[in-house]
Amino acid sequence: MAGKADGGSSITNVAAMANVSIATVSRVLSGKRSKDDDIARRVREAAKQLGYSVNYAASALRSDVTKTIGLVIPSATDAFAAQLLDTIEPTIDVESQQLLLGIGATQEAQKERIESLIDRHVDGLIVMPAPGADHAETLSRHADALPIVQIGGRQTSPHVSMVGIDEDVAMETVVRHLTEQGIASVAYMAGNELSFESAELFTMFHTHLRTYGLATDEDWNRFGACTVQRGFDCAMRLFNGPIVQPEAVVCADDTIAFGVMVALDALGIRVPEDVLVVGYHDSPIARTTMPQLTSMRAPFERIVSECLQLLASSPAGGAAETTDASGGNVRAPRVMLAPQLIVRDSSVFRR
Amino acid sequence: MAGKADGGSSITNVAAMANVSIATVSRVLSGKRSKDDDIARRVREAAKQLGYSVNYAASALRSDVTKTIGLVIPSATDAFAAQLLDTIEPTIDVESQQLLLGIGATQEAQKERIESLIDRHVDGLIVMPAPGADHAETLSRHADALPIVQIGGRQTSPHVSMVGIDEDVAMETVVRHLTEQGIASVAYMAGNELSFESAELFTMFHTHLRTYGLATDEDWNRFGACTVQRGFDCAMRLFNGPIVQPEAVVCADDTIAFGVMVALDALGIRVPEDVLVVGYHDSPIARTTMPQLTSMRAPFERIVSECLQLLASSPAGGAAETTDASGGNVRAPRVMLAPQLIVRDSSVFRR
DNA sequence: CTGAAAGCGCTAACAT
DNA sequence: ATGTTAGCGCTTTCAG
Repeated sequence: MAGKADGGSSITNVAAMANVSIATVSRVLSGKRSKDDDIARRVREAAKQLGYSVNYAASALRSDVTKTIGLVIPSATDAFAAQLLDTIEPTIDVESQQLLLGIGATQEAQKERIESLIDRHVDGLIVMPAPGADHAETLSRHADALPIVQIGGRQTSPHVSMVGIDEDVAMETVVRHLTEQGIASVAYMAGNELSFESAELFTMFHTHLRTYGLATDEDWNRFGACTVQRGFDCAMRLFNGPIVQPEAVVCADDTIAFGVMVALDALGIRVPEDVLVVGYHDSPIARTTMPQLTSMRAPFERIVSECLQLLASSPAGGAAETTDASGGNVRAPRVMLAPQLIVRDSSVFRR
Repeated sequence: MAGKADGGSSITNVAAMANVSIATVSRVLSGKRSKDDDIARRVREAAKQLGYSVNYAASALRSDVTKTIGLVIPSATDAFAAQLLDTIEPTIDVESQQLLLGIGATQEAQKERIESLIDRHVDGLIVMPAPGADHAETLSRHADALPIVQIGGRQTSPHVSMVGIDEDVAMETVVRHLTEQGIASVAYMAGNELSFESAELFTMFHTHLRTYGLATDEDWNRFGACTVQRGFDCAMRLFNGPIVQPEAVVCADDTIAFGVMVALDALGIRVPEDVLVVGYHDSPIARTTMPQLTSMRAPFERIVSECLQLLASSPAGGAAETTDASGGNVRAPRVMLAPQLIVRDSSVFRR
């Protein structure tokens, strides 16, 4: 009874062994105590010896702090979500916080996860919306009860803080890089034409193309699937026949870029000597192509640290502040982070 | 105060509104009550109207059931782990159970997650060991406190149940499939030679090769990295020059198979007309190659259902039973599941 | 700074 | 079958 799952002891045992009250033990172990005197040492020693660890249920019941943060993602096989998971999990100290995971591929499924996590009284909630999902209503309804951060996605309530990728800067970075390599014409293989993100990226790309004075052609710019096959087919169309060919190809996903490189290889066109290729999303594949693929990577470390900081700084229900602090309508913070271009061989002319 | 995070009410409010005692509310809402009479309806109605949901902390404190299960994986970017996550999360009913996730790429990191999860009193723990990690000691030390299931990995304590992939059957399936296609010689591109799994697969492959009477060659069987580049290089070596060439290539990973197909394409060798190719792990890439790649897939649905069943059937501390039930040393169950071969175009001769 | 004591909301005995 | 009641282990007043 006394010794089962945990070290087998409650705060009472520790208190007895250290000859102090349970209140003191609680204070010492939770750091709510100034001095580091003999008493503190005695308590820690006893706790260690008994293999004591707090009962989070009891702690949560009393203090309303569950030491858990909820994370909702669309799918673990999504490369972005997976990298997010791998970055966020080691960042939160496992001793003081744990990750409660919810996966939902649709708006409905995600909503269910979100509400369920909130029912669990998570201390904070991070939501990466599924493509096309709009959680503005759901999230803002809870924003005064706990800090919430949304990662990416379009729709947001003004009461929910958000961390996003600045795709505009991303595209400018790509175009500038190509300009610096001295090329003058570029093709762009966009993603799915039904996706808002694809359309947005497409527009931004062309804006920056004009800014930097690079040439392109309507035939060189098509929407399509993010598959190897599609990249292969498009590259075949562009490079097998036409007299005028682009000097560089930018792809909305590494998979497409891969198909492009396979096609170029089959046509005897060398990368990067004859054509430069740039991918997107920096998937693991980028490091295994020949030559290795230059690609755009989201700054996961910064995304995660911004998220955690926003959760921490939200005064236990961020939105509550938005109305009473200044009296006006203070929007929750929105942080846009620039991705970084991982420059590899596929986009650098060899000297 | 009454209404913050949750619907704003405790069991007391519900009881008052339904004109019953809190005990009855608890019983009705937790299903521990036979009839579905007027009282039950009144309680549910009140709960719904108040937006009531149980306080899991209080519930856990009292009953020692946290309604959480812990899952420890090496990395979310690992394809197997990611698919496991995507399969397991929707399987556990979010209303009654939540997933506490731990990620650790090393034995040490995983051990820390495991102990921390156990400190949290998860109701069950699923561990997918990092490559080479041995948690036998850690897990068996806790096996009498809560049900634990290990997925894959080599080392296990006899007190910890485990679900694994039967690679032997997998290899036999591959070889049989090729035999049925009428081919007589096969090359094998193994994974990392330092990995025990790679060596095991390699051995099994050759065993079945002999059983089915297929030919191979020492030069056709090499260990190496699981990258496109490696597959490309190996295929170039095998198919560009030598008079005698294999009729089929089996790869220990889809990535390798991809490289092989690129090389064959560059050499003007057609798949599947001239050479059959089979991959492993059925990564998303397999569906995007040209032609689509035949590959081996782990039966995630069965893995997950077996895991959950093992957790549920373990009598709240599985190993406790292993000593006192029969008096003898009853080993915890070990379930080996056969992967399935996803047959696509790359391994089927066109008629 | 420390100790005593009051609950947090719920479940499981125990009565009825 | 329902109600009454005693805590689960902890944090946090409130005194000293």
